[in-house]
Amino acid sequence: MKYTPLPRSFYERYAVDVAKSLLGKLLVRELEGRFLVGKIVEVEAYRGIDDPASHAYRGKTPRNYIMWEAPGLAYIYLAYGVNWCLNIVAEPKGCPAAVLIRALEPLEGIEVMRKNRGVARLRDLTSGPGKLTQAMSIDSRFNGWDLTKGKLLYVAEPPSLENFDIVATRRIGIKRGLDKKWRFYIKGNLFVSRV
DNA sequence: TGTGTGATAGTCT
DNA sequence: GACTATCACACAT
Repeated sequence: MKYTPLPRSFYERYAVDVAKSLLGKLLVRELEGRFLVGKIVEVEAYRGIDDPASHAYRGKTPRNYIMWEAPGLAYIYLAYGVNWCLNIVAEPKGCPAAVLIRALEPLEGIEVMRKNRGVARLRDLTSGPGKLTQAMSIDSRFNGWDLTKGKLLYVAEPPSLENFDIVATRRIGIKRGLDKKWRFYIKGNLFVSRV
């Protein structure tokens, strides 16, 4: 195995802390024998009954039940009928919470991502939640996928740690829960969806 | 370089 | 029947 997946304990914490800790980590997708790798540069935290912007706010449904499952699972839903969005379940099982992966910096398999996206500009490859799932060929087949197994789709520690500043802002595309600054991104990174 | 708007379909009321 | 954790394109600047 080329990359080592983060353990379940990493995700079994307060979702806001998990979100911040995910910045700088690698999202790894094995596709047809090739590695597609991107550095996570933008995330958002969503919780449960104290967060009106969260899918979990109004209780468990057939769509959102994964948020109540074990930390480290993938929760994937369709946004606006066109874009798949990738979340990672956080906090102990039974406590609904998740972290939305909003943007990546492409590191490996860039030509495959370009083909999947059908765009030429490097900066448009993975600079948004719907864009990165398209670039990495992630859809509802991965709903409930265990990201700690280290197969096909997982999150891994980067080979070397670099220093960066974290910016906290309001979350994007929501109308409720605007008081919470639970969107985090790497300051100055070119692939953040918007500053 | 930025703002406005239509497409699109699953989900819940 | 309304709403939505988005994207891409047009158009103006």
